[in-house]
Amino acid sequence: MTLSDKQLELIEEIGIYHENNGFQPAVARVMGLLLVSDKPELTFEEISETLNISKSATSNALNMLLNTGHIEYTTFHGDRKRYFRIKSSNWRDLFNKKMEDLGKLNDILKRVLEVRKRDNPIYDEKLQYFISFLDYLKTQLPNLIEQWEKENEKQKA
Amino acid sequence: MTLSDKQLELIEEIGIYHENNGFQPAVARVMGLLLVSDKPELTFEEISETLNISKSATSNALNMLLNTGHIEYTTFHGDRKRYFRIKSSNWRDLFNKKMEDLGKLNDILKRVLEVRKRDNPIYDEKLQYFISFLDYLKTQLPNLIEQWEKENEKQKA
DNA sequence: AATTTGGTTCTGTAAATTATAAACTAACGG
DNA sequence: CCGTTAGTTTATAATTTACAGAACCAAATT
Repeated sequence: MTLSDKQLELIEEIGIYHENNGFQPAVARVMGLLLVSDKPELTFEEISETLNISKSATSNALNMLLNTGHIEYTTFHGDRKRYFRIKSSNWRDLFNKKMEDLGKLNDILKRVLEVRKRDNPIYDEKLQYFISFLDYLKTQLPNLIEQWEKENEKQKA
Repeated sequence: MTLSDKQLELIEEIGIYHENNGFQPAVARVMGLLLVSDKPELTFEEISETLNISKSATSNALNMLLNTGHIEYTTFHGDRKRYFRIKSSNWRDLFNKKMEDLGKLNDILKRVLEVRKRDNPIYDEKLQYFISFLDYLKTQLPNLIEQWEKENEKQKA
C-alpha cells in the first residue's frame, strides 16, 4: 500500500496526538493509519509493512487496541486474515473518556476539600467554585447532546 | 510537616492523575502536596522534605510548574524563602486545556476527511457526525459557562 | 507429513526518562 | 570576608519504555 505525503504527515500528527494521550508511539501510528487510509480495513501485514514496524510491535499494538475497544476486525470466508478497522462508535467513546476524566478529577478535588484543613476558607472557595462548575457541566452535557441531535435532524430534513 | 494517611493517599492519586496528563512523577506529587496541604503555602524545604525528593528534583519540579503557570510564590520581608502555592486561576486553565485538546483533535479529523479517499461515503459519515458535534460543542460551551455563572450568582444571593 | 500462512511470545537492548548526589553560586548576616 | 541559607547546575546512576529479531505455534495447504 502506498500513501500520499499528506497521509503520511497526518499519520504522524495523529500519532503525536495519541501519544500525548498516553498511547505508545507504534500504537498511535496504527490508529493514524487506520484513520487516514483510503481503504477502511487493513490486514496485519498491510499495517506492519506500511508503517515499517515489526510483527511483534504490530501484534502488540493491534491487541492493545482491540482490548481497549478502539478497533475491531472482520473476517471473510476462506481467508484466514483479519481485517482491522477503527470502531466507529469509538468517536463518542473518545469524547466520553475525556469527560469521564474530568469527572475523575472532580471526585479527587471533592476529597481534597474534605481532607485538608485550611484555617482561612478563602482558600477553599475557588476550588469549590471549580467543583461546582464540573458538576454543572455533568448535568448539562446530556442536554447539550440532545439539543445537537435535534439540530442535526433539522439540517438533514 | 506531617500529613495524615488520607492526605498521603490523595497526593498519590493526584500524582497519578497528573502523570496521566503528561507530568513527571515528582512534578505531579508536588502539585498534589500543594493541593492537599493544610497550609496553602509551602517552602522549597518543606516540599523537598515532606515528599522525600532531592533538592534538585524539587528545584526542577518547582521551576517547571512556575514556567507552565501552575504555581506561583510570594515572599515576605526579611525572609529569603519563597512560599509556593497553586495558582487559583489554574482551574479554569486546566479545563480550557482539555477543551483546546478536543479542538486540536477536531482540526486533525477535518483534515482526515479532506485527505483520505474512501469509495463508500458511509465511512465518512460517522466521522463527519463527530466533527460537527465538536463544532457544536465549541459554539455552545461559552453559553453553558455563562448560564452556570448566572445560576451561581442566584445561589449566592 | 511437510510447508506455508498468520500471527504470538520471548529475549535482548537502545534510547529516553527520572531521579540522585555533589559541586557550585549568589545573597545575606555577623 | 567567613559562614550559612536557599537554592541551581552538572554529572551520572537507575529505571522504564519501546521496539526489533528470532523462536515458536496452530491452522490450512500441498
